[in-house]
Amino acid sequence: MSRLAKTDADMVRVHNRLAVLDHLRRVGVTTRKAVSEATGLSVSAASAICGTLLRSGLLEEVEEDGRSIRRGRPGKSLAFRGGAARVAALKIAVGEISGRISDYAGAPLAEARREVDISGQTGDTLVVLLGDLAEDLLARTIEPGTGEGGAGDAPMKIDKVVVAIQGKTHSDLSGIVWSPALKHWNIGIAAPLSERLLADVSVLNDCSLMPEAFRWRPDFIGLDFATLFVGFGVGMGLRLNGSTFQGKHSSAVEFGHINHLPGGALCRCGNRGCVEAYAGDYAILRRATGSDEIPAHRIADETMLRLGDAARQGDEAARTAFEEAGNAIGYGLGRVFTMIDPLPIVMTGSGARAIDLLEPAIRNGIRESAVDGLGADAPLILMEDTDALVYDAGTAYGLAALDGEFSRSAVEATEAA
Amino acid sequence: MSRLAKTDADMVRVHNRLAVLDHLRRVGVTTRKAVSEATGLSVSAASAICGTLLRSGLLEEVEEDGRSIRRGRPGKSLAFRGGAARVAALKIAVGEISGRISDYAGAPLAEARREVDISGQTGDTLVVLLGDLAEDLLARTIEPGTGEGGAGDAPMKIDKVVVAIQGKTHSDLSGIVWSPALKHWNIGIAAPLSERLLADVSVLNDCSLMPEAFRWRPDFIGLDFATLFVGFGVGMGLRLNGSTFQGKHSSAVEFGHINHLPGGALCRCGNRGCVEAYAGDYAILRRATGSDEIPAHRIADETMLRLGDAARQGDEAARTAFEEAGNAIGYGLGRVFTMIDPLPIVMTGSGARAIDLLEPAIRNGIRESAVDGLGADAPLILMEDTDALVYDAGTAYGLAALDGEFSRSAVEATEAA
DNA sequence: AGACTTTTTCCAAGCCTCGTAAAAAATGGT
DNA sequence: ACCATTTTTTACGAGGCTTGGAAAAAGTCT
Repeated sequence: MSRLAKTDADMVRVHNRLAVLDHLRRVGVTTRKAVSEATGLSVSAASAICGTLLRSGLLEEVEEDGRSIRRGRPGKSLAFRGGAARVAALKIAVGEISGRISDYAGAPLAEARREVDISGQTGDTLVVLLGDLAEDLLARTIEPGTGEGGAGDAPMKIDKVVVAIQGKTHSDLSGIVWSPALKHWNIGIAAPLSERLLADVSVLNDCSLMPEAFRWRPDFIGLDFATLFVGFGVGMGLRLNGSTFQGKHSSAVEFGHINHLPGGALCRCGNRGCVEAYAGDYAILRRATGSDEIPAHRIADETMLRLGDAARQGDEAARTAFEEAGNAIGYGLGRVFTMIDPLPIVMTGSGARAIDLLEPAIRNGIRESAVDGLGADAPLILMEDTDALVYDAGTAYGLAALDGEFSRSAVEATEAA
Repeated sequence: MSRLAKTDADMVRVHNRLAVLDHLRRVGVTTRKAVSEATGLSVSAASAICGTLLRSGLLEEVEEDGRSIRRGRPGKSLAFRGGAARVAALKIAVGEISGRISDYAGAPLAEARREVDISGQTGDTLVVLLGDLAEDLLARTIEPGTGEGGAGDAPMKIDKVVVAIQGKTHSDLSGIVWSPALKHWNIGIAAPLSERLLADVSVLNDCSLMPEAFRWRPDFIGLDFATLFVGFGVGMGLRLNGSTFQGKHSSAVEFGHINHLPGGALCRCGNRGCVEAYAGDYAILRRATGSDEIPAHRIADETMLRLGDAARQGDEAARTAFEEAGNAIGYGLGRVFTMIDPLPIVMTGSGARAIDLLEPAIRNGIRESAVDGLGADAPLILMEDTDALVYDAGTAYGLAALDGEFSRSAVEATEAA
C-alpha cells in the first residue's frame, strides 16, 4: 500500500495504546513501570495510558502472589480483564465443525465439536450451523465471578469470530471461494454470521492462519518461521518480518499445490505432480496400496497410524510411500527456502505423527534442492494437536483485532464505583 | 520486527515529512495545496512542512510554464532541488563495472562503464575500482547552474552509493557473500568504500533490487509484481505489499536456483535441476549445441541473438533449447504463483529479446503447474535495457534512503539570502 | 521508628496538527 | 481601468499527547 498517510496525535495515541496492549499480551501480567520500560514510553505516559485502559475496563489490577521481595514501593500488577470481551475461534473441516470460545485475557472458556455432513450444504445452512455452534459455546461459558457491582459485564455476547477453513478464502475475509469440505463455490459467511451474532466475523484459510498461534510466544518473537500442515491435504503458513503472510488474490501459501514433479502423480486439484499428490494422506495411502483412487472423504487417523506402523515393521510399499512423501515435502521446502530463506518449521497434522518416517527424506530433499543445501538442518518443531493449534491461532488473530479496535476507539467508559 | 515502538511528536514530524517527499517523488512538481490533498494533511500543516523543506534546501520553487489557466491565486510550484544531493548507482557484473550518478531530483548527471577483469581481485582492489569509478562520475558531472549567491551548493560530493551485484550479498547491505563475478568470498565493500567516498554505501543483489525502479511510477503504485531477469543467470525481484522483498539470511529470491526437475540438468551452483540449468544463457546454449560444459565467462549478447535467429529459422535443437528454457521458467513462475499470488512480470535480460521463443512455453508451464492454471495470463512487460533498469532501481533506492534521512534530521539549514 | 528505595501520580512545557480568519494573487465582467 | 470573485498561501489560537521533574505513596532494611 502506498504510504501517503499522514499522522497526527490520534495516530500516536492509537499506536501507543496498541504497543501497551501488545506488551501485555506477551508478558501476561505487568506494571506501569514495566510498560514504560518495554515500550520506551515515559513513565508518565505509560501510567496515563494504563489508567485509561483500566477505566475503559480492558485491564484490571490484580493481586500477584509470588511477587519478588524487593525494596521500594511495589508496582501494582495489571492484567487483561477477561470479562472485557469474548472471542470465538471456529474451524470448518471435512465432516465436522468445531470451535473454542475464549475471554479477552485469552483464557479458554469452552470448546465444542460436531460431526456434520456439510459437504452438500448451502451457505445459509452453514451459517446456521456455525451460529448454533457459537451460541452453544457462549451458553456453555461459565459466568465469570462478577464480583463487582453488577453493571460489571455487559450482557454476554461474542465480540469477535474467526472462522478457519481448509481451502481458498476471499482475501477480504468475507467467505469461502472453494473448500474441499464443501461442494458449493463462493459462499459468503462473514456478513450473515455477523448479522446473527452481532459480532465481527473473519474467514481465513486454516493453514495460513496458523502462525498467529505464536504471535505472542516469547520464543517466537521477531522470528520468521513457517507452519506446515501435512494431513489429508498439505498446507503452509508463513510469518515473515513479524507479520503473517496473506496473499492478495488467493488466501494462502498453497504449499501442497506447488508442483513437485512435472507430469507426476495426479492431485485432487486436477494438476499433476503437486506436493500433495505425494505427501497428502490419500497420496501416501494410494501409493502404499497400489490403488489409483482419490477418496472423497478424509482418511481416519488410525488408518494413517496403522500405515506408519506397517512401514516401521518393514512393509516395503508403505515405507516407500512415506519416503516419497518426505522427498516431495523436502523438495517443496527447498524450493520455498530458495525463494524466501531457510526457516524453522512448525509441523502438524498426521505427518507430524509419522515424522520418523518422513524426516530423513525431507532433509535429503532440502539438501538436494536448496542452494548449498541451506536449510537442510532447519529446526523442526512438532505440534501434534492440530485443532488446538488452529484454535490458538484463531483466538490470537481475534484478540489482536480486538486490541486494534479498542485502541482506536477512545472509549472512556464505565466509571467504576 | 516486534512492534514495541512508541510514537511521539518526533515520529509524527518524520512520518509526515516523508509523506510529502514521497508524494513529490511521484508527481515531480507539486504545490502546497496539492500536497495537502495528496497526503491528507491540513493545508496549514502541508504548507508549514513545505516551508521547512524549502528552507532546508531540499525543495525549491520553480516557474511552471504550462500552468492551467484557472481563476484564483495560482499555486507556487515546488520541486526537488537537484543540487541538494547526489546518488551513485553502481553495478558489478562479470567482466565489467559501471554506474550512473543522479541528482536529488533523480535526473541523471553522468554514466560510465569500464571493462575490467575483476574475477580474481581482492576486496581492496574492488573498492579502489569502484571508488575510482564513482569519483570519475562525480568529476564528469556538469556543474548545475549555481545561480544563487555561491554558498548555494556545498562542495560536490556523493551522498549515497548503491552497489548492485549478481550473487549473494550480506543482509546488512555491507558486502558480498558470493558472486559469479568474483573468485573470493565474503568481501566487505560498504565500510571501506564509505570511508573513501564519505558517503553511505549499500550493497544489494541486482535482481532483488530491480523492483525499486518502479517505486514511484504511477502505473505501478500499490501494485505487487515481480521482476524477472533471464540472462547468463536467472534471478527475480519481488514487490509485495508495497515494499521490495529482502531476505533475512540470503539477499534475494533465488529464482534461478529453485529446483525445476529433481535430478535434472547440472547447474552452476552444483545442484541438479535448477531453473537456471535450463533457462540461463549457458544452459540454452549447451542444450542447443549438445555440449556439456558450463562456460566460465558470460556469453556475448550476439551469440544468444544468433541462437534465437537460428531457432526462428527452424533449427530444431535451438528451438527445443528455448522451449525447454521457457518450460522451466513457466514451472518456476507457477510455483511462485502458487506460493505467493499470480503477479505481473517485468522481464529483462537476454531472455526478453527471445520472448517470442519463450513465451508460449512459459505460459504453458504456468498453466500446468499453478492451481487452476492461475497466472498463465499474467501480464508480461518487457524491458530490454537491463543496465538502465538497474541504475533506475539503485537510484530510486538511494533517493528513498536519502528522503528518509532528511526527514529524520531536523536540519533547519542555510538561510537563503 | 526512621532512613532508604522504588513506583505512581501530578503538573507545567513542548511539538505537531487542525480549523478559521486574513492576506495575497490572478481572472472576469462592466 | 476597476471591482467582485475565486483560489492559494500565511497567520494565529486551540487541542491532544508525550516529556521531564517534583512530590506523594508504599514498601524494605537497620
